[in-house]
Amino acid sequence: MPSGDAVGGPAERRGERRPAATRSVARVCVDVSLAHLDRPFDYHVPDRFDADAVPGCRVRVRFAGQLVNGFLLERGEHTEHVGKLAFLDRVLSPEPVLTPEIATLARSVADRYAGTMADVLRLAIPPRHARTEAKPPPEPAPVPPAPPADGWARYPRGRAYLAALAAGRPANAVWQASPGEDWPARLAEAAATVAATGRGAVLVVPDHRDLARVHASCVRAVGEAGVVALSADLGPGERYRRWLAVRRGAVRVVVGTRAAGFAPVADPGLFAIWDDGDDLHAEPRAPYPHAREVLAQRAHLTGAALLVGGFARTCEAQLLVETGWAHEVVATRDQVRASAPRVTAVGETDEQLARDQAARTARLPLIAFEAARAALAAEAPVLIQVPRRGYMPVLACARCREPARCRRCAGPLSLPSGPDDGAARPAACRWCGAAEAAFRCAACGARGLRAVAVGHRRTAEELGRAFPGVAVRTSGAGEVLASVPGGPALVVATPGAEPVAEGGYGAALLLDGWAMLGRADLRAAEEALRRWMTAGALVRSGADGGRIVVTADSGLVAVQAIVRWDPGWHAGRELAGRAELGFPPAVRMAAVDGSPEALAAVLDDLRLPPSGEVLGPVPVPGSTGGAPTVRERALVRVTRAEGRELAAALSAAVSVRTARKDPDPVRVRMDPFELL
DNA sequence: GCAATGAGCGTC
DNA sequence: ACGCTCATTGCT
Repeated sequence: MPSGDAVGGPAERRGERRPAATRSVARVCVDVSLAHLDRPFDYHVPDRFDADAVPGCRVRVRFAGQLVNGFLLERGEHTEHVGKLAFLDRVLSPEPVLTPEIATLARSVADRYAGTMADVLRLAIPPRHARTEAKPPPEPAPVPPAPPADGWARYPRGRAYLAALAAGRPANAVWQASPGEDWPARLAEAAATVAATGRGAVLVVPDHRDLARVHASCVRAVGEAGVVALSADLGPGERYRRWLAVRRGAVRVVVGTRAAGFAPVADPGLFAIWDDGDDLHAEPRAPYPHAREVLAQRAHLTGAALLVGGFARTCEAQLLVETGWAHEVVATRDQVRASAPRVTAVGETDEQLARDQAARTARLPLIAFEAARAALAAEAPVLIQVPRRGYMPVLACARCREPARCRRCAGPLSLPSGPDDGAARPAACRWCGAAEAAFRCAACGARGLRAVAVGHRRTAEELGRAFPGVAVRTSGAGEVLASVPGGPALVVATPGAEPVAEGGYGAALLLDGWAMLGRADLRAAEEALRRWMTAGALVRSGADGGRIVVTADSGLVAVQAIVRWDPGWHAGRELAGRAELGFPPAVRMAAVDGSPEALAAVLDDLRLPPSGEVLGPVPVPGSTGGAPTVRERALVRVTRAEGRELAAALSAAVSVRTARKDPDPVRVRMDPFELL
């Protein structure tokens, strides 16, 4: 055997790979989530991959000695890199999965959230499924006819908004759906209006139940072939099949959960989000983008329209209105009053607590009991919204296990949740809010209390005994009902799991008021109102006998807001309050957490924008419980105008650590969803 | 004075 | 986790 290069030594093997004749330089986004490596790297395109190495395709490259995945961003003739380029190791497939629009969006979202483009792309692009990719794409769906805008005509600006969509204008709207609204149909009409012009639409909803409803409405509006439903739990093949159908331009209307906000529809004309206050819209993986922000960013970058809809209104949506970025689409006050149920609040000072024996059995305030009885008498179902199991621990006698009752109204005693600071908190009644400092069991006289988990099923049993002969149905964790028929029944549901009732509920009893409003959370009032309105919107109008009873003090702003059915008013007050306190969305804020040493180092390296202000660090609540390492958190805030600057400064500070290979991680979240 | 060895670092 | 640089070591 000849020696040296002749047997295929390194020199010769390298010689086998020649750069492509033209545009031989590939810019690659490598799948590495280290902050200091968050930029494109150049590689030579071997001539044998010349045809396959298209912009947007998946590649494999040698990066610092190991093979990593990446996306080919673009090809060019030259490189800025001084030093020699490595070759692409492999083109995984010529499918251009990363479109230029999504590449730009991912970069922008990463910059907005002080994260890496690689992390955003992991959220945006589903894993490849080779067999699915090999199949030919479906026939492109025909352009559907424009739908009628009648459903939107009941909102003063509704018709104008659809006209703007039809004309391809980048119209932004914050839509307050009226009580009883068939909102999936309205979203489908908006999407179909855009699809009729040959452009695409993306509708993002919180969960699967909403997804199924909106999908069904879209099928009616644009046909089975014109719409796909995207969600993370589809299974790899099916998920990739539907996603590819969108990317390949076969489908113009996409409806899905939060990751669908990145769906690569061709020529997008509308991005819509429903119920943007639902925490499911907040992505739990780095860099923790919120679907509303992704869509707003995307609408801005592409010149498409944005639609933020819900029965309630978030501070963030209110900000879009107040800054003039979006118009309100809201029914007139008269129309809202006509469609809203009659709302009664049962508060601490209320005199009518549980004098009736049946109401005591049901552990309900008397007004709530009577509202339910009246609705059942009118052959209508009754919705009972109860707190999630474990949300607020219910208490029982430590000796005989009899449920602990409030001495005033016989409601269940529970422990208000709050910061885990170890401070003893007195038990309080879940319905009337009265504190119980000296409990004594009514059954056995013992003084001790123990926590027990009471779920919605247990509540359902107790209600069933108070309304003999009435069917009781439950909807909550584990088994969520989409809808219930129109007859008399008690429907016990946890927030977000309320079934739609045929013909509307006759009454809704919203029993988590104290649990919700007692929380130390900044968003507690907004979230309580959102849950109440979303459930309350399923109730018949007051003119048709529809009633809502909410167990919370009528003096609270959130309670006044549901009584008046005016979420815009509430959001305006909340936003003003946030501005006063200096909290998002009035300012831009980052939560930075890590070990005390790591956090101190990052804060030390941080070059704050002019308005920058650091709050803390403070120990992270709950981090000391058993965990050997103490974590601290600092909040950093700047004016909204300097938000991007803050994100860039945080990325730079984190880059110093990742470049040093510091194993002690620091986490950055911009405008974290849960604060304090 | 200079090759051989190894630790550290950037990552194309 | 490779391959580069640069410092240290050991021998002439």
